[in-house]
Amino acid sequence: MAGNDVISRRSLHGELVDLLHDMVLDGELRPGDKINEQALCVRFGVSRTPLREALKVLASGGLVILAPNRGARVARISPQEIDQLFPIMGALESLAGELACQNISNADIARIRKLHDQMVHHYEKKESAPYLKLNRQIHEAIFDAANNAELTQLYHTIMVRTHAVRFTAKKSPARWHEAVEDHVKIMDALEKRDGTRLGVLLKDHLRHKASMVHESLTEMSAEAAE
Amino acid sequence: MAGNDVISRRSLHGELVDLLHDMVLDGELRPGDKINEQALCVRFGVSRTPLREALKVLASGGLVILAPNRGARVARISPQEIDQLFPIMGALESLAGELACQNISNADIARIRKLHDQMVHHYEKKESAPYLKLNRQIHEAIFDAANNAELTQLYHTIMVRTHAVRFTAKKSPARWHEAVEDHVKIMDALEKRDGTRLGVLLKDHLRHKASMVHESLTEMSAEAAE
DNA sequence: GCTTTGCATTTTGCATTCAAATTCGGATGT
DNA sequence: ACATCCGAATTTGAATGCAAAATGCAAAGC
Repeated sequence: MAGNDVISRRSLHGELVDLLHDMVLDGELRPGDKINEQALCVRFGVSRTPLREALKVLASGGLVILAPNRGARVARISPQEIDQLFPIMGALESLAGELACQNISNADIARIRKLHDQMVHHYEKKESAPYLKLNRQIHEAIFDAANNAELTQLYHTIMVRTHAVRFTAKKSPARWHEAVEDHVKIMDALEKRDGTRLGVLLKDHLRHKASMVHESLTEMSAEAAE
Repeated sequence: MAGNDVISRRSLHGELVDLLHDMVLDGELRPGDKINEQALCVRFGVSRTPLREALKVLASGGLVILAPNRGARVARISPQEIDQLFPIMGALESLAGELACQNISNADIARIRKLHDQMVHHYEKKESAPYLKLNRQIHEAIFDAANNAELTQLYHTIMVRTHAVRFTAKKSPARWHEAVEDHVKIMDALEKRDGTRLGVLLKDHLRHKASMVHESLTEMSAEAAE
């Protein structure tokens, strides 16, 4: 979707969608935060019209909540939403895995294997940040291999909605181990191009992730008062 | 103090999103049609601002295409998009089927059985319109039983994008027969609450549907010049 | 005859403006 | 002291205004 033609003639509201998007992802705007139109307008040097258009778009994607006459807030994510969204992400990743197995080249498998080995290496050294980065790259690579832009974009919009878990989710050692084990199996199925199995594994992997996040989220919400 | 929603205080742009949505679904706005802002403004008696907001939202959902400085058009659907979207719908319906089997009551199964039998009856009489209506109701009922609002909504937005096929798609007798056979199996799996099998069947069903639409779409685009 | 050029009209993108709703602070009454 | 009410200030929702871009069309050039 980064379709920049030679002459990048993007619209202002489009830029703003990305900008706000990034602000939410970077944690500059936290879930539940009020979004002050005027403040953002002066910050970005635009008028309210395009900003409001961007907010409507983000709201339709579920990233912000618009309360009539009360303005916009960054959406919070509830345990119920986690329960609903993760199975969806599971289904989509599962599909991505199946499709990837149909298309992927040996070179791309080798590339993912490399990412995988590096990731495991970081796991063994308990280096969380580079682990997470490689993890993301692996999943991205699978989606790339699936060669279905609509699928990739859809997955991305949903995943963004779960961004909030980053502020709470902390992998327990057991969960982390589980995740790595999942990935070993995933890598194996991918190398065998066993799409069906890869699909199941990815769905399971997401289910584990959901459990992890759900645990961590309920536990956190217990101690964090509003 | 949360229950003030008795008075539906919807925003204008929200109304317009639905309105335009319906216009596209009803075929009043056909794929490829230019959307004239001013004309719609006078028609709905609103100013351009909320209308434009609505267009941005619809564009983010893929139902309309915005070309910078060139306005909005109702999105066309290409065979490639069909190829990308139908597997996604398949994955989502498959998930819906699996979830439905976990939750569904006997009463709901009986209700769906009734719809199914009616639908088959209409198939035998080759009554296309009531067949399609019952078909839709069955799929809706499965999503309802899945009890995942996010999933239902997501499916709906994607399905809407494929609305265009209504103008071209014509079931061949063979394809129609295939679809009914799929449904017989689907009904069976549902009554046995065999989620895994139902999931596979629904995925297959969508794959068949995709083939059908794809055939019909390429064939039509061959004879229809721009 | 066909394409290209220049200009008027229309359409689009965004800023500004205005009215309605909400929020906040303090005064009032119990 | 506490809750309630009132009004100013802020904030939101939508209409209007205005400049830039695109479109349509007629005349000029090849």
